[in-house]
Amino acid sequence: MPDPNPDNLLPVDSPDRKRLPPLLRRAWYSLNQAFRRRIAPTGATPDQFTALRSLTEADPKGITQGELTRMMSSDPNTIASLLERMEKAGWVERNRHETDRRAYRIKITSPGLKLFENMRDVAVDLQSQVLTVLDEKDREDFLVKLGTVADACREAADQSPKKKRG
Amino acid sequence: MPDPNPDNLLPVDSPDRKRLPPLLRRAWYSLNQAFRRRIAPTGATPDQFTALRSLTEADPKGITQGELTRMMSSDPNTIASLLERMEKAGWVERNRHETDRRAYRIKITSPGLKLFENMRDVAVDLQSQVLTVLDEKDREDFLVKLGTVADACREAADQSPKKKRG
DNA sequence: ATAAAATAATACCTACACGTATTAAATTTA
DNA sequence: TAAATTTAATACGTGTAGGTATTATTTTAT
Repeated sequence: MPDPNPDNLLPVDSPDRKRLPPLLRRAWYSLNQAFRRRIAPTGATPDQFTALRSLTEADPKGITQGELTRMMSSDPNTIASLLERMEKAGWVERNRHETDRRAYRIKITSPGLKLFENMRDVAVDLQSQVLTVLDEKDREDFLVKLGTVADACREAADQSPKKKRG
Repeated sequence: MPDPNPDNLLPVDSPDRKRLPPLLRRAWYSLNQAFRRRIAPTGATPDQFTALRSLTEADPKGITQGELTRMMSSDPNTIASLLERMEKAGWVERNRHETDRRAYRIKITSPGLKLFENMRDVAVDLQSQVLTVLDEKDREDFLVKLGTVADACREAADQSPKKKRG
């Protein structure tokens, strides 16, 4: 029987080869690092790109920070400080929500859109380059399964509350 | 030759299509969050668990910070401060390397090993739970493909240097 | 209608990610 | 062998992840 594990970039004795967490870690950190380095000249970060992309794909009236938090699989604290920096840079604007005075409506600005379009080209190139390592017929299936796994991870996180009982 | 994949008539960054970066982001952040919450009572973090696991699987004589950095797909700065905290907590010890006086040999301590074994049970449970969303026959193949993608991401990062050259 | 509960955002905290610059020791090269 | 280069670790800076606690507002329950 042929070796069913033909992955040959890690040493054969590496226990990391079959484990989900190290593989996810390596994939995400490396992808993020590659992207960060490529967009460094723009002065923006990967998370700032993600925020801009979310804004361009959302209601043009603007979304709240909570909605952006969910779209980015992030945290309210993180998004608050992220948007503070991005507002200072002039890439987004924050206006009070017209019916909920606790919330903001976040909108991308015109300089923000210009910046986003630059970075998007880099992102598309990078994603295409990475996915070429899978046979074209396998890509869709892989992404669907990754989505299934991501949902299961989200589920597990929701079942693990911060405090007592949930 | 006809295109076997009608999906790529859509732009690779179309929201109607599964995209690698957001899926990886969601999977990794959620998995990490689930694990962090479950091990919170131990006082350790997911990265500290990863460090302890790497140490238990490495040369018992101890490895250098650089080796640990590579094993964890991390960064020398991050590892230095991580180990500083872990040494203070008594989970690892750092001794000067016997032939290279620039380097340390990092070893797990006996309390560190005890802590690790506790967390490992949680980690195994979590990984098993998450992977049940894939048919058993698909799991191996998915992990192999994820490894391939992770390698490609690493490759892309290495091709995107911090400064000049390429 | 009013008290209680839930929600949006923030303030403050520690831990990580990772960039540049620096120091000391090893290795390579002239 | 002296000088140049590389390497191991650290110091310091900015940005993100995410925990608890607080404030202001909205929603729900009585």
